[in-house]
Amino acid sequence: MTGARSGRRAGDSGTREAIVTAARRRFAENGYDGATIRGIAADAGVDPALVLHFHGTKERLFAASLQLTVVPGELITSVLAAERRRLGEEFTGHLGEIVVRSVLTVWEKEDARASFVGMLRSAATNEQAARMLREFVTTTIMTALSQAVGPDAGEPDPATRRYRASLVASQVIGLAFTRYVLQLAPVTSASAAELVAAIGPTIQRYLTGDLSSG
Amino acid sequence: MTGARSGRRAGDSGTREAIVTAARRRFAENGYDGATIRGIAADAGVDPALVLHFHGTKERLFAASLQLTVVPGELITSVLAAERRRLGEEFTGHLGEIVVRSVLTVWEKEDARASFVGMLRSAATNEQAARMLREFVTTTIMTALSQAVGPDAGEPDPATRRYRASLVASQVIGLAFTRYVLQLAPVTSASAAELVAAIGPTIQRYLTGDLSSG
DNA sequence: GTCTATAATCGGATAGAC
DNA sequence: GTCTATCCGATTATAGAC
Repeated sequence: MTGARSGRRAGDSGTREAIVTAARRRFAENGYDGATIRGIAADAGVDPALVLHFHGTKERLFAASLQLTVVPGELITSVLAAERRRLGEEFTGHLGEIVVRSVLTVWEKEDARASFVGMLRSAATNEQAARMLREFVTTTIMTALSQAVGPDAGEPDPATRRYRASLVASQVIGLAFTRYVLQLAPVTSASAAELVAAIGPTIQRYLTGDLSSG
Repeated sequence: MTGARSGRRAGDSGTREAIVTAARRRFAENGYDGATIRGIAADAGVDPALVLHFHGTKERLFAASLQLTVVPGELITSVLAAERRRLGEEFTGHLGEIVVRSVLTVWEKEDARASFVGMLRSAATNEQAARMLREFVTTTIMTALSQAVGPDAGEPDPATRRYRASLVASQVIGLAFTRYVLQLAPVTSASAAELVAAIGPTIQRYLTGDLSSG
């Protein structure tokens, strides 16, 4: 009879989060098409109908499981900003290594890696997921690139600028695919430091080097 | 009553080949899991049951559609041998560009590209396909690399040799993924010559350069 | 909030007629 | 060689009881 609310609180008790976590893992392991509501529900220990009760549709659940992916975008930019302050003049020269170290650091966080691997696997067979990954890659890399090289230094022409960014994407995506999806022996077992030393200069050249000759 | 064979000839009239071609295209577009017997049959203009009548199972059909992929392996090795004769002393120095030009040339052939893209898309979500791609990549790149750098010159240590090969794989696979699967704008529209100039030096460094620093 | 039941499809594979 | 008919399993999604 009082004005106080009765019944269950709106703030749920973990199952919603458990569902999203299970979804992220399943999408990462099997891609969008391969992951199933039933499997996600089983992982989360809930009824399959409950998953859709919360998120409405598989697509929206996928989007929800990737919300975390927005963070790495900002994370990379903030890491770059910090490195820029730290290195000052030398910053531009070590940009390639910084980029590689940044992505490898982000990918050591299981949630972030799962999100990205999920996008990779999904984009391979699902056009909508491919669109999402394209957008994510371009915005992330392009903004990072702008903040990194700066509007002043580096490449002024926006066309070659996009070209440089896409070359970076080809190597970064290739690294993620061989390391986490294909699991090709030496790349998978290599340490972050080794990969930074090996691939950093490649990124450096794509960002600031001469692309018309060896 | 003669000893002559009667009935239809064993050499079939094109439908078998049509099925394999349709299969290759479907696997390339949708990956192993996404491609369907029914869809392949529709593309080939035959009954779905006929597809399995010929090939028994979906797995074997996939393998059959990839049989062509063996050729590019040999093709690359022969291209490398030819270039080696042509360039002589300078060969080793231009190895990176030669590798990139080779794969891009192979991928211009629709069948070969479809086979590789099919393996890529399939490997993203199917462990068995991933195993196949791993094997294909290692044998192809490793043998090509051996014949290229030669048993004498280059890297003597087999461990770092495998490491170098896997780095090459990460960039080559990344190129294929961004150009044909993800279809990221500038990489997709770039000419072979541009990509050779941009990516060749990367491969060169992975093959023969110093990997422990910039 | 949670679950049962079920609708509506779509998948690979098989048996067997012609 | 070709096709019809069908089995059996799995999928997303919805309706509705509790």
